[in-house]
Amino acid sequence: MQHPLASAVNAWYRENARDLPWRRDGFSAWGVLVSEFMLQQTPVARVIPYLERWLERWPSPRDLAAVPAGEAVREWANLGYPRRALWLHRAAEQITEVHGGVVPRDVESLLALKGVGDYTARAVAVFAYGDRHPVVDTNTRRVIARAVHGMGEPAPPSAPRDLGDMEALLSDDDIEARTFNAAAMELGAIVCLARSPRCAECPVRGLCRWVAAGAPAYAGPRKSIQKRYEGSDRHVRGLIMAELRAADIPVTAQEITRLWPDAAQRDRALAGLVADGLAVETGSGYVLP
DNA sequence: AAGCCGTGGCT
DNA sequence: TAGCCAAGGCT
Repeated sequence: MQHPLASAVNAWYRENARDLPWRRDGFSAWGVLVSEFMLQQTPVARVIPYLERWLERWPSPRDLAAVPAGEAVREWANLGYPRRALWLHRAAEQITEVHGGVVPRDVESLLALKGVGDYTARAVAVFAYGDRHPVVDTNTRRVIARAVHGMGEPAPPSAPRDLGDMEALLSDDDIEARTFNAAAMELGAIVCLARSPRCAECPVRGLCRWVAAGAPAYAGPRKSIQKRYEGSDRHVRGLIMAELRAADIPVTAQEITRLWPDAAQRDRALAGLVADGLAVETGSGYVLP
């Protein structure tokens, strides 16, 4: 009653899944939500210690909502993309105010939370609550591109198409569907790698259209290249944020001036951080919100 | 809707 | 080395 590909990947997953905190029995829905925020564009290995510290300090959305957003940003430390900390704090406030402190279960309510998009909403509904939805992340998209479409890399993301592709593979059974959502991601994360896929170890190499076609090189449109970090506005923002996190008193404009020589770029970065709500100007300097 | 948003590890 | 990449989302 299940797609052969899903059946085989699930069997592999049951034997080979990594033991990750959010897969432990009884891990809370809040814990799943926090983990998904942290995992956005950030590798699993870097997330784990941050996640454990975070949940020890704020075991529920209400606990996080009770402290200033700046505390969340400081605890976020070097995880990167500090807006995620701000948004997670905002989401905790929304959960506390609108949902009685309980992480919502339906995708629509989850999507209304700040910082929660198509992936994260479905990941929470499926992995925290066990409901049946397609969950598609970058790993799943790559697995489907190769195994189903015979392409070396996925086409640019398209939610309707990606979710439809996944839906076509998903069992009617909630548990099998949930397992496959996790298993497709896991396969992409540890076997069907972007750079050097380990096809020799792949449980579905015999079903893979890309392998059957001789693993042809990707010929589609190139992904837009990430701009160089060194010397970028993001770099300057990162320097300023590190200074704000380290300080327990306001950081003066003069201290910020010392962080970067180019005044125009520095001003742009600082103004951007203020506009984003990551920095707040006071009479004596800048502080976390 | 393309560009922007941190940080660090890997090749 | 320098680029590529990592459980995305927002504007």
